[in-house]
Amino acid sequence: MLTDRRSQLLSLIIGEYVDTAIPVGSDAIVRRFDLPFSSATIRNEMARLEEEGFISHPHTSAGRVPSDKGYRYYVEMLMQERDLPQDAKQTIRHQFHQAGREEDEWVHLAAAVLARSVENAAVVTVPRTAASRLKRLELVAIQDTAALLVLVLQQARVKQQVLIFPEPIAAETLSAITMHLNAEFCGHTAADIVHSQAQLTQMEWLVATAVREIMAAADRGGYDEAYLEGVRNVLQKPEFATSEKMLSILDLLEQRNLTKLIPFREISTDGVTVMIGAENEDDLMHDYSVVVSPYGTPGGISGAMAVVGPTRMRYGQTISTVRFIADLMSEMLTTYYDPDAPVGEK
Amino acid sequence: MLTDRRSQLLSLIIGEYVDTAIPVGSDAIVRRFDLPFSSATIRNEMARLEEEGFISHPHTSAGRVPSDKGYRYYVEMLMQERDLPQDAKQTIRHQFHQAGREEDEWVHLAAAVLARSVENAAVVTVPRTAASRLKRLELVAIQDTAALLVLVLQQARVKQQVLIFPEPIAAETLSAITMHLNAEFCGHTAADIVHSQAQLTQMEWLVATAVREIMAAADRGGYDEAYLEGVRNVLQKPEFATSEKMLSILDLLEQRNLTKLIPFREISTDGVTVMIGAENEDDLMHDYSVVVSPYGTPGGISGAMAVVGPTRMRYGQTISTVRFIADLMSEMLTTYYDPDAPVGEK
DNA sequence: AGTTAGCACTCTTGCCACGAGAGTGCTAAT
DNA sequence: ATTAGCACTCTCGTGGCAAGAGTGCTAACT
Repeated sequence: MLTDRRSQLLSLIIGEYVDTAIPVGSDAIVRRFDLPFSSATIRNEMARLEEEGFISHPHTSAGRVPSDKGYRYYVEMLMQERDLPQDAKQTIRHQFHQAGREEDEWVHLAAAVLARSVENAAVVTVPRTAASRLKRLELVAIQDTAALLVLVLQQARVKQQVLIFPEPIAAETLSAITMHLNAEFCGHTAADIVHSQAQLTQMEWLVATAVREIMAAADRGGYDEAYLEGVRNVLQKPEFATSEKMLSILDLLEQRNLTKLIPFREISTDGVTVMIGAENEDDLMHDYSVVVSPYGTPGGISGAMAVVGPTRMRYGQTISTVRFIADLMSEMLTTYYDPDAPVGEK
Repeated sequence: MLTDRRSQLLSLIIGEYVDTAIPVGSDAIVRRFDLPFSSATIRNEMARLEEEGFISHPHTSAGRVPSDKGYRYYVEMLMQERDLPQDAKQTIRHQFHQAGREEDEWVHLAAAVLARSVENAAVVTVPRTAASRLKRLELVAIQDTAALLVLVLQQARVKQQVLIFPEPIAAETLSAITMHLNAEFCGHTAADIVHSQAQLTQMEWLVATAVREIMAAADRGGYDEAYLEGVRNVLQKPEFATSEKMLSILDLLEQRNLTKLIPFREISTDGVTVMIGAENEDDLMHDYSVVVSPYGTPGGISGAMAVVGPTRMRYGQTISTVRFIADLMSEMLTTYYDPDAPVGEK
């Protein structure tokens, strides 16, 4: 589609612009890379690249800036995605080992590490499971008319809620309820509980209702809940020198529901997807690029992680990093939370 | 200390400046409030106020701006702290009822509501308890060599961790361990467990170690963990028109550990404390004011909440709001989490 | 044909001057 | 004690101007 020389030139322009954020001129690039052509030749080539839409002028007599199409061509054809260097991998792994054992903490950490590694903002959704099953239920008295309901779900999730009873309730009653409901509902999903024909006392019914609601909420959750990190990385970039720009991106990232702007649902079921500038659905995202990947386990835990930044982004490095962290996260989840998955790959 | 008229003038200047963020001139204020004096008189009075350090000039021939001392005098002597209007209270209460029953969720919500109400940033720490006691312990198998350890602590806290055993472990062994450790450790603190003389098998010892660590971590936590909300409110204010200012406050609020900048530990044990500008310990906070209050229960749950914003702040409204939300939060915690407190007050 | 030197032209950016507007401090009169 | 008046100061927005960087085009060179 492009001559060899033009491709290479595009590559250089993108490289230079990504680094410096200033439009790159013909003269500048010749001197910078000691090209065996004069700036005039480069100017001619640039004119052709512009004609075909790979680069553009902010205005006459400024240097060239890659267009969305230019970046897309680069990502598709020019960039060689190389594996992350060993030491980068090691650093990331190391940071992960700081984490405790709570799933949310992992997700949060993944966002932080990703954001730091690619120097942009990162979003990681809390993974959702397929309809979760109840593994154990506990009631712990905290007052005569109140108890703490603790649910252990499949895949090592724990949920809790304080229950207030309409009348004082004895410790023995509480443990009776616990035993009965455990016997009745263990291994069941929220839907099962709704349709259950079990004979329940009024108190038991009250507890069962709470159980059902908590489980339903846990199933629903997922893509709506996400951790965002590295906003500062984005704000720092020269494209946000003015305060309006800053506020607008801040709104985008914090106010609005990020999960609506990023096509977590439509991305290919595995591998990294890149959305560049106007390729994004939402108008507000037209100046930004998103690099997104799903992660999860064969057993049905699934989440997604994304990097968000200006279209001027190191696509190669970003894609590698997202891929690596998504894989790492998947692996960790499989090992710790979903070992009884249908197809394990260690 | 100040003549009546000067006090009132100071009050007007502060009111006007807080509203508009532009230095207030003698002429402007006379016209704005229809004062029965000429601007010349006001100029004389302003000169005196400046001499005594209550207001200052950004430069010759700009209007006056309140100084830290001016704000302090205002807060101490001039401002009448009136109760929040009923409807404001109602709105806040209403927002609180959206919450679920998890403590962290409450804290997060408190920060969000506070930030919105006072149009500034708000920080609320996760409350810490006095040395927490174990109420119940559960082990749920999730794999032959792994189990989920769930701890229920006093005051309805739940902690969890995945445990990996060095060898496969039978379900009966697991429940035996659970029973034994429950019998041994219920009602005990982390310190008790360390000094326990109980005879434990190797597996039990492994679990006990984890229990002790989790509890110790829970006790340690608290002031270090906090929710921050409303950064945008602060960034929007005219004092942050330039992007450097924006970045600097962003760093202050997000990068650094907020709990180090805000004197949560030194504040009076009850009631609202106000730190204005240079009164703050940390140099970086010299342009900001902090309104902070502890909250908690007589039973020993205790946290703190703070509003952070430029010194140009509606102190009256902010103080009332912080007081109200701190009280509300205390009340809710007492009702739901700490009903067996030594001195209950409903 | 591909490449290059040269040149006129364009557009941004920083700088300086300038005037309008807002505010001050002081003096003298009320 | 208050006020009118006035000279003075400082900010801020505007417009002009020169420097710098880059472009597009033409004509010459290999």
